[in-house]
Amino acid sequence: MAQLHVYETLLQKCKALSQIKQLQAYLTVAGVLPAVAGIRVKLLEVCSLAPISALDHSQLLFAHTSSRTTNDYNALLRGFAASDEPLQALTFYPLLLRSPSRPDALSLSFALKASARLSDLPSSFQLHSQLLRLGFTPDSILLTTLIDSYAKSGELQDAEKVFDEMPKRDAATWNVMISGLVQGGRPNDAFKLFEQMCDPGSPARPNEVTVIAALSACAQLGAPREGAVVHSYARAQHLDVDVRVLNALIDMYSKCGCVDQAVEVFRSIERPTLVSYNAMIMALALHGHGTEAFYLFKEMVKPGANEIEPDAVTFLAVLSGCNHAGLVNEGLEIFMSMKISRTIKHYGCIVDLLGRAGRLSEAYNVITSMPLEPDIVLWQTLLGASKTFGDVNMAELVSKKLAEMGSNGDGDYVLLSNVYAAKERWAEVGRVREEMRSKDVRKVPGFSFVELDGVVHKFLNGDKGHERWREIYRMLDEISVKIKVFGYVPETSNVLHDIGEEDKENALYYHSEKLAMAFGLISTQDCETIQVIKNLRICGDCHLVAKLISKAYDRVIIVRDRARFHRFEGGACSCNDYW
DNA sequence: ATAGGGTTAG
Repeated sequence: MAQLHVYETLLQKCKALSQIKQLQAYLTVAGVLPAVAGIRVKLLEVCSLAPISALDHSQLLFAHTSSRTTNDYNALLRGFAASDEPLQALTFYPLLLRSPSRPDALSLSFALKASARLSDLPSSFQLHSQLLRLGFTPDSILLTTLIDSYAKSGELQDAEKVFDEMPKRDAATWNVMISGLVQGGRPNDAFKLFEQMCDPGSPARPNEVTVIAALSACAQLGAPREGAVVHSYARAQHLDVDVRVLNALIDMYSKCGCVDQAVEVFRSIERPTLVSYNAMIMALALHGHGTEAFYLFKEMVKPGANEIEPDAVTFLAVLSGCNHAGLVNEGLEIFMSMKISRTIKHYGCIVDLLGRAGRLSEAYNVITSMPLEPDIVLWQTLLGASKTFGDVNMAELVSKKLAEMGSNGDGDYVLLSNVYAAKERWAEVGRVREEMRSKDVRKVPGFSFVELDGVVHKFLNGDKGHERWREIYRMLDEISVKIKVFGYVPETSNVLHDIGEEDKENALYYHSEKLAMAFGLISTQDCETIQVIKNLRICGDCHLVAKLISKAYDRVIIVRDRARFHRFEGGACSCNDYW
């Protein structure tokens, strides 16, 4: 009889279920299966994991095994946890608890993986208590998995508690904690942890994964200075030879408003991967360089040695680039050329593309004839376009659809009301506002922030909470005098309420981004770029004011809004007023 | 009967 490890090697080499079955038949006839536990478990593992992933077959095998070991269970658990239905791992796990076998560290590890992928907090709690009862607390790999599971379930406090109480933490432990904080919306704390890890006294040294997570924190913060710190650290430690680190750098620079640096990093990559292209196309799209995004896409898919197959993310990136640059035909061409299946987001891009171009009925037809169920966001996109083009009929039609779908987003009401307001149909404006009041829908407050020497200065509309608010308002007055010379006329059509023109001007006057820009002007040097981050989309009036400030004060202003960047210089914006 | 299991950019 052949050595057992030969069978293992053969099993390992199987690329299809048919090959597995042949081998299985042979092993059964030879009397190896199901008797030899090692081979049986190996067979289960190979069946359960990629590239075979035949979990049905694994379950059959498992059902025909009479004396099961923990490892038999683990092989299946592992497969379930990695499958696209991780819930199966959590329903299977109790069978192990009720069997004569005991769960070991691996069983817990796979179950925790499943609860992480499902963001299922209750099972993370349960598995944590079992981990304690079974005495696995000295197992730092298992605790790392537990931290990850807590973090991915949104329970950062417990993740931190486990992290803090661990006697020994290696780089991976720090990494799960840092990326957990990033994904949980606490990029500041993530960055602090990265700094701690960089300290010469720290027992764990940051690696590629750490740097990627730290860069993602900086991207989320829109903090180019911190990003540059991470970049120099990566360079010093020679971690920037890893293409994933370079890709994270592209993303960080682009989200921090520095497209040029993002381009520089992209150009330095010898063999850009799919993700490199995606990050770069996305960066160009974000900054309104739609034509460049389009050509980079063309370059990427050009037949030849470096040809790369675009995926769903690529199409989203290039389509949004076309959107923000008004490249309607290019966008449609790309959409038509898609060979992979389209998601609702791709349709969203096309609706946006047509809508922005004023082709509202075509956009409507796309929504009603597409093979997917339209979602709220899709209709909201069309509602936004109806508002832009003042199409009352379309706005009413779409609002009705939205109401039917049970949407009660504040934006829907505000947009519809704005359509009416622009036509001075105040009765309807009042009706919409009354509906908002009765359903207790409130407008999400707009805010902007400016980061200065590591301190974040936040402004709400009409905010007087800042310690220098008097100076800020004085600066606003100065700005309004100065920009009138350049022909400023307030764009009051975006103001929701039926109030007098003068009050409307005042409502616009104190928009958070204006306060932020005024603060930027009084607190930075004459040549410095002012960076503002805003939670909503920038309004037309603020956009106009930003352009005029950039001219009147000879300043570069970069505004990152919800969807993209605007770079104002010399009286013009990088978006060419199309956004 | 051993080992196996953790982090990662668009």
